[in-house]
Amino acid sequence: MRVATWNVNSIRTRVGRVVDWLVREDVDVLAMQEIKCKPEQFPYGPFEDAGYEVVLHGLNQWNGVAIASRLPIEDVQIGFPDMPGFLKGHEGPDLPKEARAIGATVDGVRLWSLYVPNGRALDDPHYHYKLDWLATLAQDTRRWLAENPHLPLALMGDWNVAPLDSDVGDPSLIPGVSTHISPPERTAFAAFEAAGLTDVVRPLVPEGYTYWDYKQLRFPRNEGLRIDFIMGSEAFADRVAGASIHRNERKGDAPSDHVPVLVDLTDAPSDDEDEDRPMIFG
DNA sequence: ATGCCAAGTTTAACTTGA
Repeated sequence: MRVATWNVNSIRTRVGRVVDWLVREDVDVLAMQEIKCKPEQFPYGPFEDAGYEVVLHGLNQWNGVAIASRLPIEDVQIGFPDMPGFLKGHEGPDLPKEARAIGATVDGVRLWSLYVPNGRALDDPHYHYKLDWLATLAQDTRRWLAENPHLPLALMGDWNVAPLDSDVGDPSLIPGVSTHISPPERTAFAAFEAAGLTDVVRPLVPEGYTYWDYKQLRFPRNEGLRIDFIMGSEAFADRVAGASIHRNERKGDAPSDHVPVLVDLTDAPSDDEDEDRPMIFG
């Protein structure tokens, strides 16, 4: 099963490119972020014509996440438990929730499409929202894996964090000033590794960015960021047979500022092939 | 300090974005 994530930056603008890529790359499941539309505005037609079912969560012109799949989609979940909300100029525990997370199960694999809040600035309330949002998701991840240690789980999306200095090629990001590279954000990201997830792409694709700003010739100069990740549980990571970052999708007419990230999964192991558990004969 | 680009809506000037 081929599974990918892509911040499409408006699906209505990008639907042709996205579906062409899905078909060309033989992708089974795509997690999308920043679809920037409500359900009634989503361009289902081209996806259905290509054989994809789509589930989505979109509230307005901002954010919005979706999962498209050629295989049956089960157990769709909008948001994760206790996900924080945000409303500019307001504080408190009961702010409206944004369209930043959708989960679904495909062929026994639990998948999430995630659009982590940007943070905006280190002294902005949005930054604290970002850290709270990540901490809550990490807590839920710990619980999901505690309840089911063998669950093939992947959190896929635009994390808006560059975990390593080598993930930062954009010179406008300044240590101590900019979001995406601050120690608290990197600590919040590392909590997912402590929860039992690993970046399943980096071992296979150690180099490369996934985002380049539209401004300042960032792509021609290759001044990008690596901020789109597929974080898999042990049972997921054990099935990853290949990975790729599709840099060419930043080229040509009307690209998104992000490119797709893809992994190839082997089939689920049958019980008698599972070496982690004792085999019982007779 | 500002615009650099691109998306949305409020279609003209605003917000958002990383």
